[in-house]
Amino acid sequence: MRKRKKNPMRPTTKDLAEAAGVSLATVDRVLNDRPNVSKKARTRVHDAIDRIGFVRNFAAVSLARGRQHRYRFVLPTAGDQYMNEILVRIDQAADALRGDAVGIDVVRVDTSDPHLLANYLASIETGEISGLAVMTPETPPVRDAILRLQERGGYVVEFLSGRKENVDLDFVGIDNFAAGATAARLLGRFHQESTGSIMVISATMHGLDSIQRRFGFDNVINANFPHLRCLPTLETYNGLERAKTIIENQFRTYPDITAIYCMSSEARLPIEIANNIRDLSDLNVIVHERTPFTENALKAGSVDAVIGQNPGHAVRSAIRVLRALSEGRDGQKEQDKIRIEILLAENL
Amino acid sequence: MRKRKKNPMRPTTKDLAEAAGVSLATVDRVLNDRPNVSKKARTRVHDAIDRIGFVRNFAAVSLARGRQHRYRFVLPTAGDQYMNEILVRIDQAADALRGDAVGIDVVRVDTSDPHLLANYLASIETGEISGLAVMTPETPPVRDAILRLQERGGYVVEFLSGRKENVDLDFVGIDNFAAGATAARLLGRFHQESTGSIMVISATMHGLDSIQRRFGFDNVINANFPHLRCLPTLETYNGLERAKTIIENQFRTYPDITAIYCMSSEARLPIEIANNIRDLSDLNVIVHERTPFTENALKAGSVDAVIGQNPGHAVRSAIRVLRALSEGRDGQKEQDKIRIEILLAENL
DNA sequence: TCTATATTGAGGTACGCACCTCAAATCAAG
DNA sequence: CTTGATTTGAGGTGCGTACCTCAATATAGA
Repeated sequence: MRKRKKNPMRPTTKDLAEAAGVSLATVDRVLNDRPNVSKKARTRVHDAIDRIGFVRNFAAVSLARGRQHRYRFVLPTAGDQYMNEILVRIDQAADALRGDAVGIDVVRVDTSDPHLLANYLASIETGEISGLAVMTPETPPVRDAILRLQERGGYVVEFLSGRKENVDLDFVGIDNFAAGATAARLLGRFHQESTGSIMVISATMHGLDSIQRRFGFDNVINANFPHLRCLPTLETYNGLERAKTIIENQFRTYPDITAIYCMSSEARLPIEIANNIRDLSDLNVIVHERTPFTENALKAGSVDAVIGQNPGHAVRSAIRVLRALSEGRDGQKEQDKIRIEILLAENL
Repeated sequence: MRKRKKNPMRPTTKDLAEAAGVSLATVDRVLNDRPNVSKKARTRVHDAIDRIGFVRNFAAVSLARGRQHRYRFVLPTAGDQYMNEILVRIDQAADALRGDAVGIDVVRVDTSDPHLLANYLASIETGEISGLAVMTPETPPVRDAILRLQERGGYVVEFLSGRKENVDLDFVGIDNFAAGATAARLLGRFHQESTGSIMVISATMHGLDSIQRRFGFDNVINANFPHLRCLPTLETYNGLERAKTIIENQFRTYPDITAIYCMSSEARLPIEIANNIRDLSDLNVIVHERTPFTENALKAGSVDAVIGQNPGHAVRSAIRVLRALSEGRDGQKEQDKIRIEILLAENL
């Protein structure tokens, strides 16, 4: 005699059909945008949806469709600790979604050769992969390959890589102008000396992200902290020897360096080098991305602040966007915006 | 001739039964922890699960169970803009989950009378509500009521309210010691004058959160910035006149005030008052929680930094925890930790 | 009016699992 | 070995939707 069903008994498609005065088949046609439905019928169904507050039961939809969704992250082969964080988060997300008929995998491509990546993208079967999250510098061949993939019906988001202006390509990541500006504001406010030069380091200035960060950084420093001077960007190209040389040189050339801004996502190489030359606790140092290295550096005092884009959020966000595109759920814009995090030793 | 089914065809309970060498009924008994299963059978099934990599299909489970879940947020009647943010986020989350057989509602209780809240908690039918997120100060009657609710089978999380040490009560919110420490570090680093006093304001020091923030704040200031002095906490009790009086008084009594730390989640009242007395752009001001007011104050320069706990994250996190408890999914600890955000004008 | 086409309805199967019943098999204790 | 209790199996139903087929009806054009 116990009630066997859930209390408020939500309306089903059957109720909808009844309320709209049409058959189940027509309701199905409307709900799934099938052809051969009169405008009148469509309207009646939509009205009924509003009237009785019909909401599709996702579980039933998912079960009936029975589709597997496979999303793929395309990441560079290069990378150090931050890349590792990302990989870990992808794994975690994959675990969590396994029960939801969602599969996630990772492919690593040498992005230093744009054609390699372009070829890879061209080779993708849109039937096999429901969506792609691509982390790559912005080169014309890659851009073209992505566009063609989209034309073939593939869903693509740019993942943590510099956002370009034009296209209708979804982007998951932070606003890099703002990130640079945030670093600058923090550095300016932290800076106690009356004057000084700022060493700016990047792996490369080829990526749009570095360019934008630098731009945002300079803007804020020049406008608000005119007693500070931004030095030309040092590009390490991820090479130990090269990094050593140029960093040493700049310290020698500019004895008034009081601060360092490291724009790359992998801060370990340059910061370790700089720390061997100068005691970084005496300098104002700001770097990007939380990694085991930057975390320890924060605690040790050699780094003063970390600007982060949470890799876990970014990964989940990319997946949500791709699901929204390929499964037709509606994306939650608000939730999917990646925040620019500021990390000090106290709020790790 | 097209393939009708998803490619890798994940194993179903039927496959599991076959692999384990038992019947579907036994598999069902094991999966759902039903009684009358021999240890041997249980083991065989679990082994088979690992062996063939069986993962329950959530959609099918949800459909077959057909349960509605109803979660309730219990919030104080008091509150200004931050409370409003929370309410908005709850609405959004409710919308997003409507298709997943999850209902969310809000009940507001006057938490100034602990017995009122305790009575309300006592009146809750654990059958009607699958889980409760409670935002309330920590008083013994409330604590007892929560414990008794748990004994009756109710699931409860503490929501943004001060964490206590002892209980096995899930908590969603930030570490308030760390939040205070973060504010202190930021204030100390921003502070350019060689000495000064810090005005510390709270709505009340009755909540554990304020106490912890104050503690974390003082610790860091005293240890790292001995040239700064933390003044006694001003408690406004959310009263306009009272706030005016005590803030004016303290400005008069301590002419060397160079900074303000506002610990309450609703910063508008005290900061507006202080801004009428002194030009806050000349002071170092740190407040809690992102609201329309604090956002504008950041942009205008009257506030230097905002320490935030993202209400959207908090709401979704609370819901995830409750779902994990009541539906038996496994919670994602990592994702559910609420970060202490630092907001400047640049990273809004 | 007749025809060709567009639209609708009726009814069925399948998705993977929960949950139920009843009978059969196994086990433990006397 | 008997008895009673415990454990197992077989089989069925239903969850809400997608997707399919075929026949029936409505509509438009000539």
